[in-house]
Amino acid sequence: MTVLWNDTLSGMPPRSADPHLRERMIITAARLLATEGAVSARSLARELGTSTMVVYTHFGGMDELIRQVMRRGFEGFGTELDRGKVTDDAVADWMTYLWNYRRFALREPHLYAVMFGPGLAAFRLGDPADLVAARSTFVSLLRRIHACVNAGRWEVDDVTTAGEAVWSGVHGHTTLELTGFFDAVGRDPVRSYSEIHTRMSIGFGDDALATARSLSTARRRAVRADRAEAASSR
Amino acid sequence: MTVLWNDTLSGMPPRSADPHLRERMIITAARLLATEGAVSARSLARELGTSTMVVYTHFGGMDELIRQVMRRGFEGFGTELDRGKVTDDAVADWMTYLWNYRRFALREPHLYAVMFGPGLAAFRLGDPADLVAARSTFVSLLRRIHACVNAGRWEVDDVTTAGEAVWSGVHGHTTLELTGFFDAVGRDPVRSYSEIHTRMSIGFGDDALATARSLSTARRRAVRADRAEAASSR
DNA sequence: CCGCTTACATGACGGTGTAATGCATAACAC
DNA sequence: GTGTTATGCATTACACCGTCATGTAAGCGG
Repeated sequence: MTVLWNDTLSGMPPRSADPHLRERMIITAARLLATEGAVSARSLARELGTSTMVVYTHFGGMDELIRQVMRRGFEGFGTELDRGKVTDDAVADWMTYLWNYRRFALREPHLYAVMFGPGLAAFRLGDPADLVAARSTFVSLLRRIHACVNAGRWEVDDVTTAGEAVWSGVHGHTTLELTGFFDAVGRDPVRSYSEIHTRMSIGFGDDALATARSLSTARRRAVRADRAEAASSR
Repeated sequence: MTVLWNDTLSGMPPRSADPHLRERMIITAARLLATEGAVSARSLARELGTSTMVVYTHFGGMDELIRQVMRRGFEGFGTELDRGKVTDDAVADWMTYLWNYRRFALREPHLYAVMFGPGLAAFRLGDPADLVAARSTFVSLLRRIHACVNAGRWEVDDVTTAGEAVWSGVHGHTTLELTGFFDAVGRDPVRSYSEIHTRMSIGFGDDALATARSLSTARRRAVRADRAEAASSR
């Protein structure tokens, strides 16, 4: 039995006819996920001109393949989330992180679903590497929360607990928006997303006026980033 | 072509050999979902001793069947959420609603996934009846928010927006908990869930100490309800 | 050159939802 | 009561899915 897909044991690259097949599979799977909304062993094989069995020789099954796509997703997610610079307005920086979070999820809804959805979630499968990848984006959030505390804007007894509370809010809002709830009831998701930020920030001890100022700053940045993304994709 | 599954047009009950088949299908599907974690046309037919085609004569397809299960789910969800009485501590009542929300989701994880998950969500399919069912549990939340405002504890400019923000938090935390995140990282979900309530309440203008008192009141009620449920299922 | 390892293809198995067809029975017109 | 129609349900089959057993051809160490 081959253990090629266990890349932690076999340090050597596979001596394949196409040494880039493994890489191409992950990229193609990600593309199919983004364009078609789903990846199957057969659609992937059709796209690559191979048989479905390459999935098993290289990954041992579809689950592992999807997890590799998920890891790439977290990498892109991490760079997207860290795009925001550190300024003297820590709360605005924190909010910018959250707007970047939303932008990524709306741009890659299927990838986001694979990363955080049930069934194939990293946490469920329990691979430490996946857990680390997911946590790295989380500590990026904790860093921004810490900055708010250091700036004297917030008082937080446990930063991790605060981060989990914030993450719950943005993740929940994101999934609701992705399922089309706000469209269905004809309401503005930006308004409720801003409400989460505002109430959380005030709840952590910030002045209401200062939070409002930071929100408009972050919104201005987000709108500019949205426009930049729209221009680059055009 | 039969339109039996469109129960809004044909007011008469189906003149079937087993007039309760339709009802039994929904109940059995819900049971399979709760016990096995999944329902298929074949597993349902096996359980009922019928063919898979009864799904099509009665519902036109699996999607409609699952939606019927989802409607029943919202009914049970609504009664669970309205179990809390109205007391003179409006914030505690609001928190009790949120703890009831969590208890239902943890007791019926697969049903919760069907109700709010992607793919088969009510909002996506756009049936007004399903939307009404989902909204009814939402207005139950809005009523409790309104009570907090009336009691002078909160200042909220738009109750619906506030409700969406709160719902995002509890829904996000619930899905994270159901995917096993808190178990995987070894953290306490009750603590972060409480953090959401606390920061939101303070963010809406309540006094920090009053919020803390309401939280412990609501927690006491929740623990009692949890014990009652454990006793009844034993 | 031989033999072993290994990447890949072929075909099949059991699973899914669903469509076409057939049949027996219930409801209806007379 | 009887013939006709409608219909609830079963049977069979199709296309898709992930996965496994088997076969094959190519590369490498000796």
